[in-house]
Amino acid sequence: MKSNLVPTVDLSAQIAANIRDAIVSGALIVDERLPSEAELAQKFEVSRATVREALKRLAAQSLIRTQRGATGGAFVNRISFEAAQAQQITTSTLLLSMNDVSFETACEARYALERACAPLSAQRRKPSHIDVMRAEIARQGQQGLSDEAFCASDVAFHRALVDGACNPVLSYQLAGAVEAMQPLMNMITFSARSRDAIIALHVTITDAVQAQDAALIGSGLTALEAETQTLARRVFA
Amino acid sequence: MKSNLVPTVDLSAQIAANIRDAIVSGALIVDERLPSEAELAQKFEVSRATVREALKRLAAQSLIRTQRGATGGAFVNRISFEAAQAQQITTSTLLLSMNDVSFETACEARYALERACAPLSAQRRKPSHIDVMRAEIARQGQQGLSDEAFCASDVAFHRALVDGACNPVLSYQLAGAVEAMQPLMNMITFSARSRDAIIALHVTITDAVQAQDAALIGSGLTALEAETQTLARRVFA
DNA sequence: GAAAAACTAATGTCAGACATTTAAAGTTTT
DNA sequence: AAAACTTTAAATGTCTGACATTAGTTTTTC
Repeated sequence: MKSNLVPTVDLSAQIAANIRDAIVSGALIVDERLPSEAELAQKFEVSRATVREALKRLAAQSLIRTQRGATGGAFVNRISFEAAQAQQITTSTLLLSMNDVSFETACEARYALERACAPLSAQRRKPSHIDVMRAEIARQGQQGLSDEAFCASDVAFHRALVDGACNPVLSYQLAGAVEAMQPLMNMITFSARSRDAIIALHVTITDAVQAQDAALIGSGLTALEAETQTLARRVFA
Repeated sequence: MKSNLVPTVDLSAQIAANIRDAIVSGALIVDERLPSEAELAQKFEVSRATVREALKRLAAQSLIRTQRGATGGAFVNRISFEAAQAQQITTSTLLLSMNDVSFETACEARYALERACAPLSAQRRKPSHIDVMRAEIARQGQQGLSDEAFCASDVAFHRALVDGACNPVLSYQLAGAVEAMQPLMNMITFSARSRDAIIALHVTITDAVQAQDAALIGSGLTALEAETQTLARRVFA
């Protein structure tokens, strides 16, 4: 009788899960070399092709990397913040676009999270963060800037604000929320007047960051959220 | 001449990237069927094995699912919040454990994000959320509860608090931050006295949620963060 | 002793076969 | 005509064995 609890999942998925568990549990440590594909095939009693499919699954999650050549093989990968962020952004973006998440809900979440950074950014921001913010504000005021470029600059502005908290975990977590909004934001047409309103709030926020006034950053973000929501309501109506 | 900009990346990775772009850009829509493996092999002029490795990569990211049988094939997957969360938790957990992120940094990020939920949770929490929180508090007070079970209950408590905001995007984003902390938290030994202190704060927070007092939730979380940081400092010293 | 060549062990790719699953079409029975 | 069974076809899942490519290591040559 075939097990009726485990509905015969693919061998390559089983093997991938097995190795993944070993990595997550710490049984395999960073930069440790896995057995060669041939050895894994022997160990799991499957063909090399099946082992390879399993390894490709793990590679897609950045859990391992592979090297060719005599001393090559599959190695446990140290997940970098960059790689993790890139994955998270892809996932978050698709999640929003595929699940009919309303602009309102996504926007609310984004600004709630961003306000969470305000006290820390106020406390720890460095001159470089303020420089980036002011540079992006300048770009946003340029004539003939496309809506998409405006959005991209908006994202850069907000990331600088978040980075001001000087907490890489916070930056990583926020990246998904901020970047994933971009496709939704790109649906909005920004009139000259609404751009001016947004830029004015950006200036307010930047000044508040420079003055290390957390409360003022917070209220600026809240005003920005309200402005964005109003704009979106107009577009989606 | 071999391209000297793209250092000959694997064919299966190239094909995966190609299909991934089609999904992310919306050229392939949810539940659409991809060509069969044989057709893809023809189209990309590679063997079926290589196509399969590419498809497994996409499957590992929950971008596609496959079905066997006559009408089977690979279908664009609608990423669910659950699947996205599970992935994010795995990634976040490894990120923290592999990159020597200090407990302090992770803890700070977590509580900053959690405080971001306080105003929304105060406003929208349902009786069911409060029920969960009180149930977890009761569990945390049980005699003979292991440290790990205490931590697990702590996570459940905090997730209920976050879910109280009734914003699925927020819940999703927070899941990574809260769950990824668990291995770090598990390194802490919770004495009876420190458990009592934590439970008392949980009660304060729950009462504040019930009373819809956002400020009080926030200060409760801040106190809890301070308590946790103190405990951790003692352990890691 | 340094450069060049040969060796070696690993991953990457291919071709073809067979196994298994599943839905649909066809056939028989009632 | 409806129901039950059988067959078929198309797809993924797995296996085998081969060859290509890569990159250290060792050996040879000058």
